[in-house]
Amino acid sequence: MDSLTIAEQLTVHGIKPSYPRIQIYKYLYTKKNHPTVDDIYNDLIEEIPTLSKTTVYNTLNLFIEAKLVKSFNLDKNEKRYEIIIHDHSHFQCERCNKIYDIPCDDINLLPKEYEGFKVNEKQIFLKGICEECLK
Amino acid sequence: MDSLTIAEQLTVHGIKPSYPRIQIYKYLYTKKNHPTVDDIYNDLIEEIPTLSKTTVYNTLNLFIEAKLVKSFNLDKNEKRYEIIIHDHSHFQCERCNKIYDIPCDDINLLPKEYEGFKVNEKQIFLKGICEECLK
DNA sequence: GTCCTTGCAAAGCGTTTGCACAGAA
DNA sequence: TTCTGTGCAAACGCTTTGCAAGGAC
Repeated sequence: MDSLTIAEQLTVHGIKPSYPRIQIYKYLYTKKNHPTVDDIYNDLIEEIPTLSKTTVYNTLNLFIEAKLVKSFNLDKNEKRYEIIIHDHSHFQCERCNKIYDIPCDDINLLPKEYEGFKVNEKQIFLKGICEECLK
Repeated sequence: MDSLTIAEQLTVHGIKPSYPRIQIYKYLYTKKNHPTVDDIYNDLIEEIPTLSKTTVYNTLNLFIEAKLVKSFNLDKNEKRYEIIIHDHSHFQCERCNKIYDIPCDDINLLPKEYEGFKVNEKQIFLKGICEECLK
């Protein structure tokens, strides 16, 4: 967690570090899976018995506004969330459903004809079979 | 539309070419935008006054099963649909919201460490400002 | 006391399902 | 007649909103 505690990290971004917020951030930071709201809720409800999904939604949207977290959609109409780190693609295995983060740092995706376009954000989703499942 | 009519195209894929199905396919084929169900419904309701959204959903899911059409999610929880053609990325302008198709034929997105993975499908979403809006 | 976080309940919205009618073969 | 496409209405699932109670400062 760099040299800052999670609470400090949140404060720096103008977010008051309440207990649920810290736990949700820690969850995203340490698990590094790509959870849905349900995943987060179900995993944290043991530790925070009073937690509600509303709070999970509120908190995630707060994090998104602060650009700490981003959301994306796989094919289902259900958002997934992750801490914003370096650029990477997502590879979802069609067999085991695991989502892999694949580095994709300096790939230029714009052909010459589109040189005039300014890219602020890129998201790459791959589907197929992962190495494990191919064995 | 190649050498086949739309009706023939559907029949080849095992789909009985009813009037709504032909119109929906034609819509996707000729407009080449990336419509939501609402877009399709609102644009076709004039021509097919009895059309229902259920039929749009049914038809699109039928097309997807026949691998004629694919759906994808931008950030909103709302599916967009398009005819399956050659591989391409989507670039959405954050200013005018237009979605551009960007060719991305032979880009290899897997670094060496992931050589063992088999990619069946790739989806690339870019966001930024398009050339028009930058002027 | 004031401000803000939390969480229940309800609403909202995109999508799917149940089912009955109608039209095609 | 049998099969299948269509479309209304209801159900469903994820997300947001309204609002009131409780806590932090």
